[in-house]
Amino acid sequence: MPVLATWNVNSIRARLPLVLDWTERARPDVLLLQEIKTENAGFPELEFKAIGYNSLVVGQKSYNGVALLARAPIQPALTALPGAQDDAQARYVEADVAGLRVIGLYLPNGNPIGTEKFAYKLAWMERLIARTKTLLGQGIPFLMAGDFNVIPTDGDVYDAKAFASDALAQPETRKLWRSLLNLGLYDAFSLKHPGAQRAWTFWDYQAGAWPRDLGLRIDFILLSPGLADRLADCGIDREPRGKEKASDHTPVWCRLSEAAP
DNA sequence: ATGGTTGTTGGACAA
Repeated sequence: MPVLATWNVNSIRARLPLVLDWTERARPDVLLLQEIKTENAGFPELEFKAIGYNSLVVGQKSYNGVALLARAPIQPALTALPGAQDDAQARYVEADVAGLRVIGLYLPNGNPIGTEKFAYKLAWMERLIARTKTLLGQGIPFLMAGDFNVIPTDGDVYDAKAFASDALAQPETRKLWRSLLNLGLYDAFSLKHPGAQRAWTFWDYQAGAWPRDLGLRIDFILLSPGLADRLADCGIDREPRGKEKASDHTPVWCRLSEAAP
């Protein structure tokens, strides 16, 4: 019954004690991290090795950066999202772990709208759709998780009006999100908790968003059709968000049943 | 409330 989790940690070096503590208690088989905010050399691989995790790091100085940690050996597949010649932003990792294809991603924020940042976000989503089509076409079962920086519906934000001009909630953003899901992917949390309210995964550091529970649901675990049949449970663990020196995101996890023989 | 907070980095920029 493998457990997989995703967590935007907002700097792995600033967050290391908290992340190690959570990882040791939750014991996920695979942990996908986003916004590690360090080059590969600065990633604390030894600290994770000491608690039983291998790592595949796609780092970048100061910004972005993703990592895939796993208790089993990791066979790297991709360390960049295909479809751009010169994309210097470290936002994508794809690997096989224990016979399962796993993708960790940090989708561009895209603010403010009307800038090249927003255009980059939309183009990145188009590239993700293209990659997903390839995987589906090859019949590879996969799990795709991370910080998608998308507010899919008005129910995924504490105040839709406050985000009407935000890149995360634009009609173009939402349309591409639906195009991705409509390829046949399943949102693991929604499968297990249909109709859930205020299931936030992110609370801004500002304006008392956490104590007031003013959050967003922007971190997701998506499953390919075959894997959706194996989804046993899924949850959002709010506990780390309430700790000292917390990330502004909190982990989302799922448990899969064993593959059919 | 054109603010508020955190991280990287040593002044802005990103979120």
